[in-house]
Amino acid sequence: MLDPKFVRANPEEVARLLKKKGYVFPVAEFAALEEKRRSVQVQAESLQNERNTRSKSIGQAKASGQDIQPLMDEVKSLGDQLDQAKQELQEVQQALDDLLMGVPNLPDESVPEGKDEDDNVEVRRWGTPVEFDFEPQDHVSLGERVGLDFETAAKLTGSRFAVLKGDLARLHRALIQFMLNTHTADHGYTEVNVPYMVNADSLRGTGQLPKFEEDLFKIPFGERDYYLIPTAEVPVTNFVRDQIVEADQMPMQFVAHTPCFRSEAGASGKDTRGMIRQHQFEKVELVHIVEPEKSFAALEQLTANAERILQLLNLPYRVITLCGGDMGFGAAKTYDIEVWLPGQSKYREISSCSNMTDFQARRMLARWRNPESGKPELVHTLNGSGLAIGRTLVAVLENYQTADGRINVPEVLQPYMGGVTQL
RNA sequence: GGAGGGAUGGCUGAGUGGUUGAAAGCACCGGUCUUGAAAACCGACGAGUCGCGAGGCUCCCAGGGUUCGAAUCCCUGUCCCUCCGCCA
Repeated sequence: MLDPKFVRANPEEVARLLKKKGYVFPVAEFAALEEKRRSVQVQAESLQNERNTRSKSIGQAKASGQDIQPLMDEVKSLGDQLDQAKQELQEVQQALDDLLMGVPNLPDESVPEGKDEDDNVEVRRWGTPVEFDFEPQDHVSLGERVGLDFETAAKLTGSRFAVLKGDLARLHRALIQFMLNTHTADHGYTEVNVPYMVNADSLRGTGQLPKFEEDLFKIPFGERDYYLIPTAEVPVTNFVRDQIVEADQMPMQFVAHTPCFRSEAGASGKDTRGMIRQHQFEKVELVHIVEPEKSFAALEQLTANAERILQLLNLPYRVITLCGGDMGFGAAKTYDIEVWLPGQSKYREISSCSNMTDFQARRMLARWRNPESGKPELVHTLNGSGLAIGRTLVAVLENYQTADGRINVPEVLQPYMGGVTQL
């Protein structure tokens, strides 16, 4: 959520910045609601004040043994007026909240203008795509022989699921272990294991609700609903919801491995072949909770931590800055890391690293005690994939393939493969 | 699933329906003392919101209710703890 104070004071500026994201901020509607809120609030509060004052004097009169009946008669009629004013205030407030909860985060000034992915800006490249002296296969045909099975998954569940068998399943697991070990041992992250279902409050905190419910899998449970997590960002970032973190606990860096569940509503026809886009996939996620002035530096670090995985796996990639129009709802700035896929002759997204600034923190009421002011202030939150496991597996299959359709095991994964060096 | 007990400021923890936004302790902050620090002592010390300001309003798990007035009484829900049952 944006800072209501800031929006109130700079509605035109907000509209201008949001335009970069392709979002039209309803300046007039907001202004009208604000004005109404202000007048209703003043009225409600003055009635409240009057009732409080009179009730207090009844208490004093009673204590000194006076007759309180006349005083009570006087105050009685106040109640109805007060109830009405309160209700009106609640309605306006609700409308204002609903509006604000649906407004995306402001893009940072450094974010390039642009409408969609074609306007993203490449920042750097690492590695050189391998020149094969044969026609490289894509992961689907490569995977067939080594245990990548979509048919069985379709029988068990439906489309957009996969079954992995044998050494391929083990390679998948090796990637997870390798990434977790690297981030904890080399990059100083704290490993966490979290629930794969969350409540609506958590999803509101990170911004998936109320706007993007159709992207989620919902589980009815008793009187309410739980949701399968679309990313570990949700449970992990919500660690600090409704918390005031002491300064010596900052910054926080968490790494979590979880499955992720996405309905992929609106993606029908996109990436239907293979395991690029599934309803269920696994991911190692990085989350930072930091002091506000350090968040953009933290974004660089987090991105570098994710990149390091690809470097150690010797997979060529590039880093791009998302343009305003391609950015997510809560992000102020996003780097995507795209890995080279020989099967597609393309760079494809394998990680997305974002600085959410105080957008999620305000929704979550996640604060830290700033020693300079002694006051609780909103933290900044960041997250990024470090990396998406399924897509990394795809990248390994395609980049490490041999002329006879076998897969070499990357050196850094071999310790996890029990002596297997080729699939 | 059954039976009890809880939820109060950053933390621990008092609180009779009426000047209680809330005792006390700890932590944090400022000061005295000290070469410096510790200890001791003194002082300040919850959050949000509206207002230029004085000041107002809200918040004692959440949501309803009773009342002129609720942290305090009633109802519903959530979470935590203890015991029993069941269970990976």
